[in-house]
Amino acid sequence: MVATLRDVARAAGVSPATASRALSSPDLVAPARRALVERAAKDLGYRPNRAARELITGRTGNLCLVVPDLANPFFAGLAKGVQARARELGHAVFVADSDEDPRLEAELVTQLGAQVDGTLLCSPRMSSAALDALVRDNPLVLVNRRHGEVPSVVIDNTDGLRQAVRHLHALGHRRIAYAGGPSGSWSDARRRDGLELAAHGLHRLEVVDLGSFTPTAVGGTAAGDLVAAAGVTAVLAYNDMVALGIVERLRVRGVGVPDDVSVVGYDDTLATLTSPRLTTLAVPLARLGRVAVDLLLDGTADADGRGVASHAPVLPVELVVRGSTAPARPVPPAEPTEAHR
Amino acid sequence: MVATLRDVARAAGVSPATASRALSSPDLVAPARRALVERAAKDLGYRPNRAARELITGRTGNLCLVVPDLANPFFAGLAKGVQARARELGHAVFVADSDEDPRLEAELVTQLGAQVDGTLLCSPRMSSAALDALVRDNPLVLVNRRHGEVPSVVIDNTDGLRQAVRHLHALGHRRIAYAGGPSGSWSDARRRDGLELAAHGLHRLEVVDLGSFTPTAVGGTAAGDLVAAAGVTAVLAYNDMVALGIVERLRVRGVGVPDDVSVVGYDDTLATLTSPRLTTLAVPLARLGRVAVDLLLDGTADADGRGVASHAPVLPVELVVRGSTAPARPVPPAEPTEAHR
DNA sequence: TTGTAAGCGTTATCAA
DNA sequence: TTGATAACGCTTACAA
Repeated sequence: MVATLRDVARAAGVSPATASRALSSPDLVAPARRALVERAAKDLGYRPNRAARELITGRTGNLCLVVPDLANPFFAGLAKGVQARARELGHAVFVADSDEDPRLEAELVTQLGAQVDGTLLCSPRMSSAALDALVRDNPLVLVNRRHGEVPSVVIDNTDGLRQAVRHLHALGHRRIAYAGGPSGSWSDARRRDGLELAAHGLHRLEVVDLGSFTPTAVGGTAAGDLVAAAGVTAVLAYNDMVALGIVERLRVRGVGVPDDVSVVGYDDTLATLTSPRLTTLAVPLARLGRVAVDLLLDGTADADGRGVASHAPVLPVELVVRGSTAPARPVPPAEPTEAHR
Repeated sequence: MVATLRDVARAAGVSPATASRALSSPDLVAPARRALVERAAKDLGYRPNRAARELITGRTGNLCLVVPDLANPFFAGLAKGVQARARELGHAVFVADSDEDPRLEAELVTQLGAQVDGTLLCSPRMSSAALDALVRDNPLVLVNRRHGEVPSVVIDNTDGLRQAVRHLHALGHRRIAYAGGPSGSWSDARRRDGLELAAHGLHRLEVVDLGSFTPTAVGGTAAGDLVAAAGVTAVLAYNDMVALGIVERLRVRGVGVPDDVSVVGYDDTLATLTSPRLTTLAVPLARLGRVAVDLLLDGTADADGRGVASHAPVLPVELVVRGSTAPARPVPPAEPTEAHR
């Protein structure tokens, strides 16, 4: 049978209470006895029973992370960061995948919430009402979404789009398309805002809204045809997978990237995998996860050892210019203008 | 305060013992009382305290999955399957990522092992000795690796390589390269075996071993140069990321895929993302995860409702032919033979 | 600084 | 079929 605290206490010749203190709050016990207990614990291979501890303290030492789709490299990268930071802080992480179903996300938070100290929720499309309900009885941190006063970590979408637009503008592009993410997605809404701000405010750009697409290469394929028909010289995609879908589809259609159309992705999850390599907005994924954990555990220091400044940090995004963007052709490809029917 | 079993019992006018039975083993209690208890539980919003239950039953209702790298789409897909099946069976899943460090994998199994009913371990490079030690005191199922009598799920690497080799042979390729995975990787060893079997047994193929590479696009880039210098008309890569790295590098070098060299990947995790689309061996990732869970929980039925036949199922792999393979050129590209030295 | 003892919320054992 | 009652392993008042 496995060693219990009583066994340790007996072996060390002290009471269970002292043994408990020696291991959990070492400064409350005299050095001599503490050493005795530590030795006994080691000898017996003692490992505290988490259930018993949880039962009395109410804390589990565990977190949970709920995401829409683990197979999406964005969320996988996030999970990796979360997991790493949680481990540093002595916590384990339940990971749950909702298969892009916001209802299931709520259910998962509720179910898993019962056995964790807090939850990291990444739910771009859950309704505000559902979110409110969850917040009411679960300590949680929102990732990549802001909602009232709920603690959250987001990325600077506005600045990201500003960078992308400025880049394309500098390359001479004047008419660009946006291939959006799932309708209802919080990030997509912010990016649309940022795009409008950047395009109409700072630069004189015409923007064609191509609509909403599944955030996968399949969605990108659909978007690709619209790009070809939109008479644009550049396109911003909701994420890298959509961007690659577009590139692939354009190639099939005989439209060169970047020669005929420049393409900008988002996330930088697939950088090295393609040709031409994708110009994209790099998101500090691992950091996003780490900061979220710090926020949740109310740690006073983040991954870099600095204090978490705010209860709603905004992480920077950085444009990485690679081969998929190039100067606009002097004359954009003619629009397929076969008169209106 | 949250409702406890005592509260439910009181509200239903029965003893705590009866309330417990009514909810956990309904058939042990008279229908009338059972209904009473169920109603009270519902009214009070009763949710059992898992810690208390665990403390006495010794079961947690949780699993854990340990993988080398969540950012690798292979493991992300696996995690997704594991998570889905576990949820169906009422279990939650801790996910831990070792950053490709076998020592950390062992540590994670030990640490998390204390708070789960069992562990799914995906550790391609852990030493046999370390594995033995873990098996000794943790219920675990090995994924993608076989080790003695330990329950495990693997894929049919031998058949996979046979399919790939047969395909290339049929296309007229007679001299092909293999760009291997991390040295020490169990899967890589099996694939090398399979390759030898297929190449020397069934077909008359010459195989050039390019060595071991990091299982990422970066590793593939390095492999790409070796491919170009090897005087082969085709190459098999350890996985899709390596394959894409090779494709990309060859393109930079002016070697056409599939015109000059055919490329075959493994896993089918990146199929739609590239051009030419990758011919690859599709691995049933989600199923791998689901079967592993079934094996661990000793479920009598797997994801498809059939019984898990064996304690070491071998899942089939399927060659998916896409654009990255084509008939060999009549004359392979000349080897760079500038005399020796 | 240490020990005694009372729980935490549940299930399991035993009698009734 | 049901109800007392005793655990499960730990932490924490409270007393000494």
